[in-house]
Amino acid sequence: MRNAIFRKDKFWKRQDMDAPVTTIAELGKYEGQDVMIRGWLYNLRESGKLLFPIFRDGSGLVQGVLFQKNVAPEVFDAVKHLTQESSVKVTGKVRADKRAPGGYELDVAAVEIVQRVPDNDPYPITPKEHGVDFLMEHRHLWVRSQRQASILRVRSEIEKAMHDFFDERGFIRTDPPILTPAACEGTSTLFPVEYFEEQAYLTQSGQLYIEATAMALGKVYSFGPTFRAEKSKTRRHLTEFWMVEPEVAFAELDDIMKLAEDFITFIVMRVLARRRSDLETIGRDISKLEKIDTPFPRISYDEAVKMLQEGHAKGELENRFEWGGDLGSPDETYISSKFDRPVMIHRYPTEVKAFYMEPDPENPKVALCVDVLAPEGYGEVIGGSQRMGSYEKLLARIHEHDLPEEAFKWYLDLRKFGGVPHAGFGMGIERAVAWICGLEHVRETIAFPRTLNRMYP
RNA sequence: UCCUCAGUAGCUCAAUGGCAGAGCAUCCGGCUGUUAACCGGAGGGUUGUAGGUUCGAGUCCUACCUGAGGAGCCA
Repeated sequence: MRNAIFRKDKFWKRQDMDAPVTTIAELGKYEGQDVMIRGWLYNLRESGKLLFPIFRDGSGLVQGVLFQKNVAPEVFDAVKHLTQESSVKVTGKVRADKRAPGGYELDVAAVEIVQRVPDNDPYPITPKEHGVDFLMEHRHLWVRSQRQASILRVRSEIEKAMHDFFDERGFIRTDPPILTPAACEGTSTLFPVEYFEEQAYLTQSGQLYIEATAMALGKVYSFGPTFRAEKSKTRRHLTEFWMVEPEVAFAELDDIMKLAEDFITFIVMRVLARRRSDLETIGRDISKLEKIDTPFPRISYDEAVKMLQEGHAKGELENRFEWGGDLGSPDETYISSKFDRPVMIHRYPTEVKAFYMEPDPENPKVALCVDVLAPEGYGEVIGGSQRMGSYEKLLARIHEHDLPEEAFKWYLDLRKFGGVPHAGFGMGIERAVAWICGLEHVRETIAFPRTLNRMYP
Protein backbone atom coordinates (compact mmCIF):
# COMPACT_ATOMS: atom_id res chain seq x y z
CA MET A 1 0.00 0.00 0.00
CA ARG A 2 2.70 2.38 1.11
CA ASN A 3 4.67 1.17 -1.84
CA ALA A 4 1.89 1.77 -4.33
CA ILE A 5 1.24 5.30 -3.17
CA PHE A 6 4.89 6.11 -3.17
CA ARG A 7 5.49 4.87 -6.71
CA LYS A 8 3.10 7.51 -7.98
CA ASP A 9 4.78 10.32 -6.14
CA LYS A 10 5.98 12.96 -8.55
CA PHE A 11 8.85 14.04 -6.38
CA TRP A 12 11.13 11.11 -7.02
CA LYS A 13 10.31 10.99 -10.70
CA ARG A 14 11.50 14.54 -11.17
CA GLN A 15 14.74 13.89 -9.27
CA ASP A 16 15.19 10.74 -11.24
CA MET A 17 15.34 12.38 -14.62
CA ASP A 18 18.72 14.08 -14.47
CA ALA A 19 20.50 11.83 -11.95
CA PRO A 20 22.97 9.46 -13.66
CA VAL A 21 22.85 5.81 -12.68
CA THR A 22 26.07 4.59 -11.07
CA THR A 23 27.42 1.92 -8.74
CA ILE A 24 28.41 2.34 -5.14
CA ALA A 25 32.04 1.57 -5.98
CA GLU A 26 32.08 4.57 -8.35
CA LEU A 27 30.39 7.08 -6.03
CA GLY A 28 33.64 8.96 -5.40
CA LYS A 29 33.57 10.21 -8.99
CA TYR A 30 30.27 11.97 -8.36
CA GLU A 31 31.00 13.94 -5.20
CA GLY A 32 28.55 16.82 -4.86
CA GLN A 33 26.29 15.48 -7.60
CA ASP A 34 22.91 13.77 -7.65
CA VAL A 35 23.09 10.11 -8.67
CA MET A 36 20.91 7.03 -8.69
CA ILE A 37 22.08 3.68 -7.31
CA ARG A 38 20.14 0.46 -7.70
CA GLY A 39 20.45 -2.24 -5.09
CA TRP A 40 19.14 -3.61 -1.82
CA LEU A 41 18.67 -2.37 1.73
CA TYR A 42 21.47 -3.94 3.75
CA ASN A 43 20.62 -2.51 7.15
CA LEU A 44 18.69 0.40 8.68
CA ARG A 45 19.43 2.40 11.79
CA GLU A 46 17.31 5.23 13.05
CA SER A 47 17.58 7.96 15.62
CA GLY A 48 14.41 9.94 15.95
CA LYS A 49 14.05 12.26 12.99
CA LEU A 50 17.17 10.80 11.42
CA LEU A 51 17.51 7.63 9.32
CA PHE A 52 20.65 5.77 8.28
CA PRO A 53 19.81 3.18 5.64
CA ILE A 54 22.78 1.20 4.33
CA PHE A 55 22.49 0.09 0.73
CA ARG A 56 24.45 -2.54 -1.17
CA ASP A 57 24.54 -3.10 -4.92
CA GLY A 58 27.13 -5.83 -5.43
CA SER A 59 29.95 -3.34 -5.86
CA GLY A 60 30.00 -2.14 -2.26
CA LEU A 61 28.10 -0.57 0.63
CA VAL A 62 27.02 3.02 1.15
CA GLN A 63 25.27 4.70 4.03
CA GLY A 64 22.33 6.90 3.21
CA VAL A 65 21.23 9.79 5.42
CA LEU A 66 17.72 11.26 5.76
CA PHE A 67 16.83 14.19 8.04
CA GLN A 68 13.09 14.27 8.42
CA LYS A 69 12.78 18.01 7.81
CA ASN A 70 14.95 17.86 4.68
CA VAL A 71 13.05 15.22 2.71
CA ALA A 72 9.49 14.68 1.53
CA PRO A 73 7.35 13.04 4.25
CA GLU A 74 6.51 10.11 1.92
CA VAL A 75 10.19 9.46 1.32
CA PHE A 76 11.02 9.56 5.02
CA ASP A 77 8.13 7.28 5.89
CA ALA A 78 8.94 4.82 3.11
CA VAL A 79 12.57 4.47 4.19
CA LYS A 80 11.66 4.33 7.88
CA HIS A 81 9.56 1.24 7.26
CA LEU A 82 11.74 -0.35 4.61
CA THR A 83 12.61 -3.99 5.31
CA GLN A 84 16.04 -5.62 5.07
CA GLU A 85 16.96 -6.76 1.53
CA SER A 86 14.08 -4.94 -0.13
CA SER A 87 15.23 -3.93 -3.62
CA VAL A 88 15.36 -0.20 -4.31
CA LYS A 89 16.43 2.55 -6.64
CA VAL A 90 17.84 5.39 -4.58
CA THR A 91 18.48 8.95 -5.74
CA GLY A 92 20.50 11.44 -3.75
CA LYS A 93 23.54 13.65 -3.50
CA VAL A 94 26.99 12.16 -2.95
CA ARG A 95 28.85 13.72 -0.05
CA ALA A 96 32.27 12.90 1.44
CA ASP A 97 32.02 12.23 5.17
CA LYS A 98 34.65 10.79 7.47
CA ARG A 99 31.96 9.24 9.68
CA ALA A 100 30.67 7.04 6.88
CA PRO A 101 32.13 3.62 6.11
CA GLY A 102 33.74 3.92 2.67
CA GLY A 103 34.20 7.68 2.98
CA TYR A 104 31.07 8.72 1.09
CA GLU A 105 27.45 9.14 2.08
CA LEU A 106 24.32 9.57 0.07
CA ASP A 107 21.89 12.32 1.08
CA VAL A 108 18.79 10.44 0.05
CA ALA A 109 16.20 12.52 -1.81
CA ALA A 110 14.03 9.80 -3.31
CA VAL A 111 13.56 6.05 -3.15
CA GLU A 112 11.70 3.78 -5.52
CA ILE A 113 10.88 0.42 -3.98
CA VAL A 114 11.30 -2.26 -6.64
CA GLN A 115 10.18 -5.12 -4.41
CA ARG A 116 9.42 -4.95 -0.74
CA VAL A 117 10.35 -7.81 1.62
CA PRO A 118 7.15 -8.53 3.57
CA ASP A 119 6.94 -7.51 7.24
CA ASN A 120 5.56 -10.84 8.35
CA ASP A 121 8.22 -12.88 6.51
CA PRO A 122 11.48 -11.00 7.00
CA TYR A 123 14.83 -11.71 5.39
CA PRO A 124 16.22 -14.64 7.38
CA ILE A 125 19.91 -13.69 7.49
CA THR A 126 20.34 -10.85 9.96
CA PRO A 127 23.55 -8.91 10.62
CA LYS A 128 23.96 -11.08 13.71
CA GLU A 129 25.78 -14.40 13.87
CA HIS A 130 24.37 -17.62 12.42
CA GLY A 131 25.34 -21.27 12.49
CA VAL A 132 26.81 -23.17 9.56
CA ASP A 133 23.77 -25.35 8.99
CA PHE A 134 21.41 -22.38 8.83
CA LEU A 135 23.68 -20.47 6.48
CA MET A 136 24.13 -23.47 4.18
CA GLU A 137 20.36 -23.97 4.09
CA HIS A 138 20.11 -20.33 2.94
CA ARG A 139 23.15 -20.35 0.66
CA HIS A 140 21.13 -18.65 -2.10
CA LEU A 141 20.81 -15.64 0.24
CA TRP A 142 24.09 -16.04 2.14
CA VAL A 143 26.03 -15.13 -1.03
CA ARG A 144 24.67 -11.58 -0.59
CA SER A 145 26.76 -11.03 2.54
CA GLN A 146 29.88 -8.92 2.11
CA ARG A 147 32.29 -11.67 3.04
CA GLN A 148 30.75 -14.25 0.73
CA ALA A 149 30.53 -11.80 -2.15
CA SER A 150 34.22 -10.94 -1.69
CA ILE A 151 35.17 -14.62 -1.78
CA LEU A 152 33.26 -15.07 -5.04
CA ARG A 153 35.04 -12.04 -6.52
CA VAL A 154 38.41 -13.52 -5.56
CA ARG A 155 37.42 -16.86 -7.10
CA SER A 156 36.47 -15.09 -10.31
CA GLU A 157 39.83 -13.29 -10.33
CA ILE A 158 41.70 -16.57 -9.81
CA GLU A 159 39.86 -18.15 -12.73
CA LYS A 160 40.59 -15.15 -14.93
CA ALA A 161 44.27 -15.17 -13.92
CA MET A 162 44.47 -18.87 -14.68
CA HIS A 163 43.14 -18.38 -18.22
CA ASP A 164 45.48 -15.42 -18.78
CA PHE A 165 48.48 -17.40 -17.54
CA PHE A 166 47.95 -20.27 -19.94
CA ASP A 167 46.90 -18.07 -22.83
CA GLU A 168 50.05 -15.94 -22.51
CA ARG A 169 52.15 -19.11 -22.69
CA GLY A 170 50.54 -20.46 -25.84
CA PHE A 171 48.28 -23.08 -24.26
CA ILE A 172 45.03 -24.04 -25.98
CA ARG A 173 42.01 -24.73 -23.81
CA THR A 174 40.39 -28.03 -24.72
CA ASP A 175 37.33 -29.26 -22.88
CA PRO A 176 37.27 -32.94 -21.92
CA PRO A 177 33.99 -34.86 -21.60
CA ILE A 178 32.05 -34.89 -18.36
CA LEU A 179 30.26 -38.15 -19.15
CA THR A 180 32.84 -40.93 -19.29
CA PRO A 181 32.63 -44.66 -19.94
CA ALA A 182 34.99 -45.77 -17.17
CA ALA A 183 37.22 -44.73 -14.33
CA CYS A 184 40.08 -42.45 -15.27
CA GLU A 185 42.28 -43.51 -12.41
CA GLY A 186 40.44 -46.52 -11.10
CA THR A 187 40.72 -45.39 -7.50
CA SER A 188 38.07 -42.88 -6.55
CA THR A 189 34.43 -43.76 -6.33
CA LEU A 190 32.44 -42.44 -9.26
CA PHE A 191 28.92 -41.12 -9.64
CA PRO A 192 27.07 -43.47 -12.00
CA VAL A 193 24.59 -42.02 -14.47
CA GLU A 194 22.21 -43.73 -16.81
CA TYR A 195 23.32 -43.21 -20.42
CA PHE A 196 20.49 -44.61 -22.54
CA GLU A 197 21.00 -48.37 -22.27
CA GLU A 198 24.50 -48.08 -20.85
CA GLN A 199 26.20 -47.18 -17.60
CA ALA A 200 28.26 -44.01 -17.66
CA TYR A 201 30.05 -42.02 -14.97
CA LEU A 202 30.65 -38.37 -14.19
CA THR A 203 34.29 -37.53 -14.80
CA GLN A 204 36.76 -37.49 -11.94
CA SER A 205 39.47 -35.91 -14.10
CA GLY A 206 39.90 -34.72 -17.66
CA GLN A 207 43.55 -35.68 -17.69
CA LEU A 208 43.49 -38.76 -19.90
CA TYR A 209 41.56 -36.88 -22.54
CA ILE A 210 43.80 -33.84 -22.56
CA GLU A 211 46.79 -36.13 -22.98
CA ALA A 212 45.19 -36.83 -26.34
CA THR A 213 44.63 -33.16 -27.20
CA ALA A 214 48.18 -32.34 -26.06
CA MET A 215 49.42 -34.71 -28.78
CA ALA A 216 47.32 -32.67 -31.22
CA LEU A 217 48.05 -29.12 -30.01
CA GLY A 218 51.26 -29.34 -28.01
CA LYS A 219 50.30 -27.36 -24.94
CA VAL A 220 46.72 -27.61 -23.67
CA TYR A 221 44.71 -27.12 -20.54
CA SER A 222 41.21 -27.84 -19.37
CA PHE A 223 38.98 -26.24 -16.78
CA GLY A 224 35.77 -27.81 -15.65
CA PRO A 225 33.83 -29.61 -12.97
CA THR A 226 34.89 -32.98 -11.62
CA PHE A 227 33.03 -35.39 -9.38
CA ARG A 228 34.09 -37.69 -6.59
CA ALA A 229 31.62 -39.93 -4.79
CA GLU A 230 33.98 -40.40 -1.85
CA LYS A 231 32.26 -40.16 1.52
CA SER A 232 34.68 -37.53 2.67
CA LYS A 233 33.44 -35.22 5.40
CA THR A 234 36.17 -32.70 5.90
CA ARG A 235 36.75 -29.00 5.36
CA ARG A 236 38.81 -29.84 2.26
CA HIS A 237 36.28 -31.91 0.31
CA LEU A 238 33.37 -31.35 -2.02
CA THR A 239 31.72 -34.01 -4.17
CA GLU A 240 31.63 -31.59 -7.10
CA PHE A 241 34.63 -29.32 -7.61
CA TRP A 242 36.42 -27.47 -10.39
CA MET A 243 39.82 -28.43 -11.61
CA VAL A 244 42.29 -26.77 -13.96
CA GLU A 245 44.61 -29.20 -15.72
CA PRO A 246 47.50 -28.31 -18.05
CA GLU A 247 49.14 -31.01 -20.16
CA VAL A 248 52.34 -30.46 -22.13
CA ALA A 249 53.89 -32.58 -24.90
CA PHE A 250 57.65 -33.15 -24.62
CA ALA A 251 57.56 -31.97 -20.98
CA GLU A 252 59.19 -33.89 -18.15
CA LEU A 253 58.73 -33.73 -14.39
CA ASP A 254 61.05 -30.76 -13.87
CA ASP A 255 59.23 -28.78 -16.56
CA ILE A 256 55.82 -29.06 -14.94
CA MET A 257 57.24 -28.39 -11.49
CA LYS A 258 58.51 -25.11 -12.87
CA LEU A 259 55.17 -24.52 -14.56
CA ALA A 260 53.30 -25.21 -11.31
CA GLU A 261 55.29 -22.75 -9.22
CA ASP A 262 55.07 -20.05 -11.89
CA PHE A 263 51.33 -20.68 -12.13
CA ILE A 264 50.63 -20.39 -8.42
CA THR A 265 52.82 -17.32 -8.04
CA PHE A 266 51.12 -15.64 -11.00
CA ILE A 267 47.68 -16.22 -9.51
CA VAL A 268 48.61 -14.98 -6.04
CA MET A 269 50.24 -11.84 -7.47
CA ARG A 270 47.16 -11.14 -9.58
CA VAL A 271 44.77 -11.44 -6.64
CA LEU A 272 47.00 -9.18 -4.55
CA ALA A 273 47.05 -6.64 -7.35
CA ARG A 274 43.35 -6.61 -8.17
CA ARG A 275 41.39 -7.95 -5.20
CA ARG A 276 43.24 -6.60 -2.20
CA SER A 277 40.20 -4.88 -0.73
CA ASP A 278 38.23 -8.12 -0.97
CA LEU A 279 41.01 -9.97 0.85
CA GLU A 280 40.78 -7.29 3.54
CA THR A 281 36.99 -7.74 3.78
CA ILE A 282 37.54 -11.46 4.20
CA GLY A 283 40.12 -10.76 6.90
CA ARG A 284 43.04 -12.44 5.13
CA ASP A 285 46.55 -11.92 6.53
CA ILE A 286 47.91 -10.43 3.31
CA SER A 287 51.55 -10.44 4.47
CA LYS A 288 51.50 -14.24 4.22
CA LEU A 289 50.52 -14.06 0.55
CA GLU A 290 53.13 -11.40 -0.19
CA LYS A 291 55.87 -13.90 0.73
CA ILE A 292 54.87 -16.22 -2.11
CA ASP A 293 57.62 -16.27 -4.75
CA THR A 294 59.56 -18.71 -6.87
CA PRO A 295 61.38 -20.98 -6.44
CA PHE A 296 59.27 -23.20 -4.19
CA PRO A 297 61.21 -25.63 -2.02
CA ARG A 298 61.52 -29.07 -3.65
CA ILE A 299 61.59 -32.04 -1.33
CA SER A 300 61.81 -35.65 -2.42
CA TYR A 301 59.47 -38.14 -0.83
CA ASP A 302 62.52 -39.74 0.81
CA GLU A 303 63.43 -36.41 2.41
CA ALA A 304 59.81 -35.88 3.47
CA VAL A 305 59.82 -39.27 5.22
CA LYS A 306 62.98 -38.22 7.08
CA MET A 307 61.32 -34.94 8.17
CA LEU A 308 58.22 -36.75 9.38
CA GLN A 309 60.22 -39.30 11.34
CA GLU A 310 62.24 -36.53 12.98
CA GLY A 311 58.99 -34.75 13.75
CA HIS A 312 57.68 -37.86 15.45
CA ALA A 313 60.91 -38.23 17.44
CA LYS A 314 60.50 -34.63 18.64
CA GLY A 315 56.94 -35.36 19.68
CA GLU A 316 55.47 -33.00 17.07
CA LEU A 317 53.68 -35.80 15.25
CA GLU A 318 51.52 -38.48 16.80
CA ASN A 319 52.33 -41.37 14.46
CA ARG A 320 55.68 -42.47 13.09
CA PHE A 321 55.61 -42.36 9.31
CA GLU A 322 57.09 -45.32 7.41
CA TRP A 323 58.43 -45.27 3.86
CA GLY A 324 55.89 -46.58 1.37
CA GLY A 325 52.67 -44.92 2.48
CA ASP A 326 50.92 -41.88 1.11
CA LEU A 327 51.14 -38.71 3.16
CA GLY A 328 48.15 -38.20 5.44
CA SER A 329 46.59 -34.85 6.18
CA PRO A 330 48.50 -34.29 9.47
CA ASP A 331 51.74 -35.20 7.65
CA GLU A 332 51.12 -32.62 4.93
CA THR A 333 50.27 -29.97 7.50
CA TYR A 334 53.46 -30.71 9.41
CA ILE A 335 55.71 -30.41 6.35
CA SER A 336 54.04 -27.29 4.98
CA SER A 337 54.25 -25.62 8.40
CA LYS A 338 58.05 -25.61 8.04
CA PHE A 339 57.88 -23.23 5.06
CA ASP A 340 56.33 -19.85 4.28
CA ARG A 341 55.58 -20.70 0.65
CA PRO A 342 54.12 -23.74 -1.12
CA VAL A 343 56.23 -26.91 -0.96
CA MET A 344 56.71 -29.37 -3.80
CA ILE A 345 57.10 -33.01 -2.79
CA HIS A 346 58.23 -35.24 -5.64
CA ARG A 347 58.91 -38.91 -6.39
CA TYR A 348 56.34 -40.75 -4.27
CA PRO A 349 56.38 -44.57 -4.20
CA THR A 350 54.90 -45.94 -7.41
CA GLU A 351 52.50 -48.13 -5.46
CA VAL A 352 50.57 -45.30 -3.83
CA LYS A 353 50.17 -43.34 -7.07
CA ALA A 354 48.05 -43.66 -10.20
CA PHE A 355 48.77 -46.30 -12.85
CA TYR A 356 49.67 -43.81 -15.59
CA MET A 357 52.71 -42.26 -13.89
CA GLU A 358 56.22 -42.81 -15.28
CA PRO A 359 58.62 -44.57 -12.91
CA ASP A 360 61.88 -42.78 -12.17
CA PRO A 361 64.53 -44.44 -14.38
CA GLU A 362 67.06 -43.98 -11.56
CA ASN A 363 64.79 -45.67 -9.01
CA PRO A 364 61.75 -47.50 -10.41
CA LYS A 365 60.21 -47.82 -6.93
CA VAL A 366 59.24 -44.15 -7.15
CA ALA A 367 57.21 -42.27 -9.73
CA LEU A 368 58.03 -39.01 -11.52
CA CYS A 369 55.26 -37.15 -9.77
CA VAL A 370 54.79 -34.06 -7.63
CA ASP A 371 52.30 -32.78 -5.07
CA VAL A 372 52.23 -29.09 -4.22
CA LEU A 373 51.23 -28.40 -0.63
CA ALA A 374 49.83 -24.97 0.13
CA PRO A 375 51.13 -23.19 3.25
CA GLU A 376 49.24 -22.77 6.52
CA GLY A 377 47.92 -26.32 6.58
CA TYR A 378 45.79 -26.09 3.45
CA GLY A 379 47.23 -29.32 2.10
CA GLU A 380 47.53 -30.57 -1.42
CA VAL A 381 46.41 -28.06 -4.05
CA ILE A 382 48.22 -29.55 -7.04
CA GLY A 383 48.98 -33.10 -8.07
CA GLY A 384 50.98 -33.77 -11.22
CA SER A 385 53.26 -36.22 -12.96
CA GLN A 386 55.15 -37.23 -16.01
CA ARG A 387 52.96 -39.73 -17.86
CA MET A 388 54.03 -43.22 -18.72
CA GLY A 389 55.57 -43.31 -22.21
CA SER A 390 55.92 -47.00 -23.04
CA TYR A 391 53.01 -48.89 -24.62
CA GLU A 392 54.07 -52.20 -23.10
CA LYS A 393 54.63 -50.87 -19.58
CA LEU A 394 51.33 -48.99 -19.63
CA LEU A 395 49.46 -52.07 -20.77
CA ALA A 396 51.05 -54.07 -17.97
CA ARG A 397 50.00 -51.39 -15.46
CA ILE A 398 46.42 -51.45 -16.70
CA HIS A 399 46.36 -55.19 -16.10
CA GLU A 400 47.99 -54.85 -12.68
CA HIS A 401 45.28 -52.40 -11.64
CA ASP A 402 42.51 -54.65 -12.98
CA LEU A 403 41.33 -51.95 -15.37
CA PRO A 404 39.34 -52.92 -18.48
CA GLU A 405 41.83 -52.92 -21.34
CA GLU A 406 39.14 -52.28 -23.92
CA ALA A 407 38.17 -48.96 -22.32
CA PHE A 408 41.79 -47.78 -22.43
CA LYS A 409 42.49 -48.81 -26.03
CA TRP A 410 42.38 -45.21 -27.22
CA TYR A 411 44.65 -44.14 -24.36
CA LEU A 412 47.16 -46.81 -25.33
CA ASP A 413 47.01 -45.56 -28.93
CA LEU A 414 48.67 -42.33 -27.75
CA ARG A 415 51.78 -44.43 -27.00
CA LYS A 416 51.58 -46.20 -30.34
CA PHE A 417 51.17 -43.31 -32.74
CA GLY A 418 54.00 -40.93 -32.07
CA GLY A 419 54.26 -41.14 -28.32
CA VAL A 420 56.42 -38.51 -26.64
CA PRO A 421 57.37 -37.73 -23.06
CA HIS A 422 54.61 -35.56 -21.62
CA ALA A 423 53.53 -34.28 -18.26
CA GLY A 424 50.85 -32.21 -16.57
CA PHE A 425 49.13 -31.41 -13.32
CA GLY A 426 45.72 -30.66 -11.88
CA MET A 427 44.80 -27.94 -9.41
CA GLY A 428 41.60 -27.96 -7.40
CA ILE A 429 40.24 -24.42 -7.63
CA GLU A 430 38.33 -24.58 -4.35
CA ARG A 431 41.39 -25.50 -2.31
CA ALA A 432 43.36 -22.73 -4.00
CA VAL A 433 40.61 -20.21 -3.26
CA ALA A 434 40.35 -21.42 0.34
CA TRP A 435 44.08 -20.98 0.83
CA ILE A 436 44.33 -17.59 -0.88
CA CYS A 437 41.31 -16.28 1.04
CA GLY A 438 42.38 -17.95 4.29
CA LEU A 439 39.07 -19.78 4.75
CA GLU A 440 38.25 -22.50 7.23
CA HIS A 441 36.26 -24.56 4.73
CA VAL A 442 36.13 -25.07 0.95
CA ARG A 443 32.34 -24.88 0.97
CA GLU A 444 32.59 -21.06 1.05
CA THR A 445 34.68 -20.96 -2.14
CA ILE A 446 31.88 -21.91 -4.54
CA ALA A 447 28.43 -20.38 -4.86
CA PHE A 448 26.57 -23.66 -4.41
CA PRO A 449 28.75 -26.32 -2.80
CA ARG A 450 27.91 -29.99 -3.13
CA THR A 451 28.91 -31.98 -0.09
CA LEU A 452 28.25 -35.46 1.21
CA ASN A 453 25.11 -34.40 3.05
CA ARG A 454 23.92 -31.45 1.04
CA MET A 455 22.31 -30.96 -2.37
CA TYR A 456 20.06 -28.02 -1.40
CA PRO A 457 19.84 -25.30 -2.53
C1' U B 1 33.00 -47.18 6.70
C1' C B 2 35.02 -45.72 11.69
C1' C B 3 35.67 -42.01 15.85
C1' U B 4 34.02 -37.52 18.40
C1' C B 5 30.48 -33.65 19.25
C1' A B 6 25.67 -31.25 18.74
C1' G B 7 20.02 -30.87 17.98
C1' U B 8 15.35 -25.91 23.01
C1' A B 9 11.34 -19.47 19.83
C1' G B 10 12.69 -17.20 12.83
C1' C B 11 18.34 -16.82 14.49
C1' U B 12 22.37 -17.36 18.47
C1' C B 13 22.15 -19.64 23.00
C1' A B 14 20.67 -20.40 28.66
C1' A B 15 17.85 -23.49 32.07
C1' U B 16 21.26 -28.47 39.67
C1' G B 17 15.89 -34.27 37.68
C1' G B 18 11.22 -29.54 40.08
C1' C B 19 6.98 -22.84 36.85
C1' A B 20 10.84 -23.23 29.37
C1' G B 21 14.11 -18.13 29.59
C1' A B 22 17.49 -14.13 27.45
C1' G B 23 19.64 -11.36 23.39
C1' C B 24 18.82 -10.51 18.28
C1' A B 25 14.95 -10.51 14.41
C1' U B 26 9.45 -8.97 13.70
C1' C B 27 5.45 -5.34 15.22
C1' C B 28 4.27 -0.70 18.33
C1' G B 29 6.35 3.67 20.89
C1' G B 30 10.82 7.09 22.05
C1' C B 31 15.42 9.48 20.49
C1' U B 32 18.61 15.07 14.93
C1' G B 33 25.09 11.53 13.57
C1' U B 34 23.95 6.26 14.14
C1' U B 35 28.38 2.41 13.23
C1' A B 36 25.95 -5.56 14.50
C1' A B 37 23.00 1.97 17.35
C1' C B 38 20.37 2.50 21.88
C1' C B 39 15.85 2.74 25.44
C1' G B 40 10.60 0.96 26.60
C1' G B 41 6.55 -2.46 25.30
C1' A B 42 4.01 -6.69 22.55
C1' G B 43 3.51 -11.27 20.03
C1' G B 44 6.29 -15.77 19.32
C1' G B 45 7.54 -23.15 22.07
C1' U B 46 4.97 -30.65 19.80
C1' U B 47 12.73 -28.88 23.74
C1' G B 48 14.97 -33.71 16.44
C1' U B 49 11.78 -38.70 16.57
C1' A B 50 10.09 -43.16 19.21
C1' G B 51 10.34 -45.77 23.56
C1' G B 52 12.04 -46.34 28.78
C1' U B 53 13.42 -44.98 34.15
C1' U B 54 10.98 -41.56 37.73
C1' C B 55 5.91 -38.74 41.95
C1' G B 56 8.09 -35.54 38.16
C1' A B 57 12.49 -35.58 32.11
C1' G B 58 14.85 -30.06 27.99
C1' U B 59 18.04 -32.66 31.64
C1' C B 60 19.08 -39.68 32.95
C1' C B 61 18.94 -44.58 29.69
C1' U B 62 18.14 -47.18 24.67
C1' A B 63 17.33 -46.97 19.49
C1' C B 64 16.77 -44.09 15.32
C1' C B 65 16.95 -39.40 12.36
C1' U B 66 19.57 -34.95 11.03
C1' G B 67 23.84 -32.00 11.05
C1' A B 68 28.98 -30.79 12.15
C1' G B 69 34.63 -32.07 11.74
C1' G B 70 38.31 -35.60 12.12
C1' A B 71 40.29 -40.40 10.08
C1' G B 72 40.63 -43.09 5.62
C1' C B 73 40.61 -41.44 0.33
C1' C B 74 41.66 -37.46 -2.49
C1' A B 75 42.25 -31.93 -5.48
